[in-house]
Amino acid sequence: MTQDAQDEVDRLVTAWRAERPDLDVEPLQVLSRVSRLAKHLDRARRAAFAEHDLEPWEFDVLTALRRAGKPYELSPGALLRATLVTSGTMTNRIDRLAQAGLVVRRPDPEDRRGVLVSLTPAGLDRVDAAFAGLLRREHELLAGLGAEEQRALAGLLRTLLAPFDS
Amino acid sequence: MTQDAQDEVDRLVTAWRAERPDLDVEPLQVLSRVSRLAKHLDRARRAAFAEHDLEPWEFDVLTALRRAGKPYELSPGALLRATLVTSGTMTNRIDRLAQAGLVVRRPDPEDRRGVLVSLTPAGLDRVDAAFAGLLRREHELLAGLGAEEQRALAGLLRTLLAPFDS
DNA sequence: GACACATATCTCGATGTCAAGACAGTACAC
DNA sequence: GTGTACTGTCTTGACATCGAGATATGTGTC
Repeated sequence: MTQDAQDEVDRLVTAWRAERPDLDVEPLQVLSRVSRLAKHLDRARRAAFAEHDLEPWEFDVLTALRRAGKPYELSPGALLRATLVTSGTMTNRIDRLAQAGLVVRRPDPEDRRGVLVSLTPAGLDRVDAAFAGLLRREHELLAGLGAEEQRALAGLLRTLLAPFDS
Repeated sequence: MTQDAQDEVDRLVTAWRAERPDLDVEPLQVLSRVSRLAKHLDRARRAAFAEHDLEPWEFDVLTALRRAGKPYELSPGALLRATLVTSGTMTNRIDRLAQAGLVVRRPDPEDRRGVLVSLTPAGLDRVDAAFAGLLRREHELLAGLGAEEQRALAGLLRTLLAPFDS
């Protein structure tokens, strides 16, 4: 039980307990680890994408289009819901992706307020290559856990996420 | 087994399987959830801190000082290691916290290159209040899991973090 | 059919971050 | 002690993001 496998969060919790013994800091054991792991993940992603000359934000947008299936086309509104950024940010991202030749914009024929954004063949190639590379890295990151543990972990996280995905 | 408790990530994985049946996308079950949960957590934190007129970045710095114990004093270098930001960012943060009267800067008497940053009484009050509020919210976020599940989750996450905390 | 309200996208200004490098001070070898 | 490498902090410029608001179009009600 007294494993000496201490990580940063264990040290952080210990420090808090010394300073504020009146508070129950148990939640940090889970949630601080989630935050920290996400931060490390961001870095790993950045490195994986760099091999394909993509920024994380570029990947986010291209992936949403890729996942939509043929003809790899979505509205800016759908894209910002998929990526959880604001509309101003999405406009900017689409501008730069279009300039890089990875997506094209065209007016929505069914709604004259609207626009449709679709992957170019170059965009499709890039996102497929980058995604394969990402999965390879993520697989390595999870190497410390067995298949059963991974399933358990995914299940616990799903429970925590449920209230947000409404 | 076929629980209908689907979340965003389940939908995302389903979409990928349809588009790229050749790839093993299992890692997303864990890692995409970590990222998404971290994003939601950031929002919850922001809301908790706003009640005490603090930005998340302010809290990060103040907390590191608070956790250090009396006299609540650290060098900028120690602070940037604790918060994982760059030195330029930390300079900027300390500037603004000092302007807000939450910390003070003084020359390090033992190293003339150095500076020491410490909490003011006002800073101490603010960070203690905000931390209590944060723990209350985090406790609610974890309400969906029993104590045993929380421990299991923390343990699995610790395993994933181990390679990073070296 | 005209009005108010909702929706889709874009524009603009402010802000926080990073990366690279400047600068002052320290440590250690010789 | 002098030279060289290292450390700690700050400065600067570029950049992606957000939030608020502008514009244009669509929808529903009377």
